Amino acid sequence: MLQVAYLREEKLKAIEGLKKRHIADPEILIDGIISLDDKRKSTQTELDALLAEMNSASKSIGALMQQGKKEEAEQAKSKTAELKSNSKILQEELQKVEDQLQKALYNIPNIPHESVKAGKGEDDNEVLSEHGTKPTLPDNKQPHWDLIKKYDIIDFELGVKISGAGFPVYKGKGARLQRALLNFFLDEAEKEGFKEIQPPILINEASGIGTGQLPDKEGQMYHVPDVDLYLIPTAEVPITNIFRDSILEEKDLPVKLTGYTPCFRKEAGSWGAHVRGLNRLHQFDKVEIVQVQHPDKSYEALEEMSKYIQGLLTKLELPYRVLRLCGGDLGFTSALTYDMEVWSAAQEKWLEVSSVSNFETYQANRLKLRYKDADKKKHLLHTLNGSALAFPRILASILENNQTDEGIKVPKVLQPYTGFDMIS
RNA sequence: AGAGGAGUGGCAGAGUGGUCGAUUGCGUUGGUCUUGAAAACCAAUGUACCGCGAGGUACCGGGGGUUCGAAUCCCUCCUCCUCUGCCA
Repeated sequence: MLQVAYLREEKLKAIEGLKKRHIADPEILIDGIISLDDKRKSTQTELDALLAEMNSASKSIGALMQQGKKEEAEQAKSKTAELKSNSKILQEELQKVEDQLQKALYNIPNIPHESVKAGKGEDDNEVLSEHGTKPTLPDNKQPHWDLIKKYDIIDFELGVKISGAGFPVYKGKGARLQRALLNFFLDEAEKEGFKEIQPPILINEASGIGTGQLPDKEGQMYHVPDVDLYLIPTAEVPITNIFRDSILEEKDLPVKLTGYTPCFRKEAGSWGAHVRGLNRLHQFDKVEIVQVQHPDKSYEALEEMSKYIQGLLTKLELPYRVLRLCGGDLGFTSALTYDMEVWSAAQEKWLEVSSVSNFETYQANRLKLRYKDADKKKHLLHTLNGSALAFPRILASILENNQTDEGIKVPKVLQPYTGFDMIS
């Protein structure tokens, strides 16, 4: 969430930023927050004075009791009754204002970075660059959902039987290819200086709030009511929450972590042709990279992460392009996001396989994630993360782009991991 | 899952109704001493909020309650330890 101080000091900037997201009346939102904060301050000042009075009254009662002046003490007691009821009222009022303020802050998305263009939705995203060459496929080319049947490597029907739609079963070389991706991505991330983490994949409410999935966006996460935990939609949630309520030393920055996890998404939204096959699933695998950085260096870090992810795609020999998301498509908590999309040659579609974002202090403020500077002053840190990478669409692209009459060629970098160079 | 015990400042650990935001030790930081270091000694050392400031308020696992007053009493939840049970 944003800081009230920021909204006060940089109000115009904040309004401009929120306009890029096509938010109706940002000024009204911000003014509402500022007046709630004013109310909070005045209520607290009033309450504090009252409590101070009560504290001193209690002290003198204590003193009288010790001196054995019982009657005077009783008299003093009766005087505190009114103070007490007033303080209760104020306390409730303060609580109410604080709740309202927090709710209002939760409802404001992050302010987009200055490079982000206004825009309504994905059609307005900027294509920054395109890399690699799209393969020319034979006329009998097949989309990946046909290829997986042909080679019997992924079984959706079996997944339906066991769980439901969107829970594929990977078999034989399909499973082996998944495992190859897993090891390849983690090995590469470690070479890049990311420390490997295996986090829990069920998270509590506080973690969901910390990274911005909760409140209000319960729709995309599976909830296990029995234990009141959520299945993670991405490893970002447990890994970033490692840092909840922590104060880091400046010298320990940046912190770079990576982790593989399955990811679960309810995706209540659209169904149809564009979600066929591996394009959109309820359960999928992903390696995530997370970085906690000094505010002055976070954009540098974002570029590095973006470059790193592009390097993976190059190594996998997949044609890809890089997008900068427009205000309307930008995630709620992000200030700047690059999407990497790979070309899926039979579907003839770009598929998003990575999203790398700088959240600036938005998550850190919720997480209470700070660092101490040389003067021992505390400041919020910046958090970043990116997919490196999401498996299913990479798989779809590999299958489609590399299909030949003899079978599907496995990218060279994966061959040491798969132990085979062809799926046939 | 059942029975018992426990959760206090960076760590260890005292405190069972009144000047306790909390004794003390360790650690950390600064200083004295020293050629330098160690030791010794002196001093400082939690967080958040309100206030221009003086200062005030809140916080002893979380939440609620009793009381003029709660780290201390009561209720509830969470976590950890021990024993018993179950289990990959």
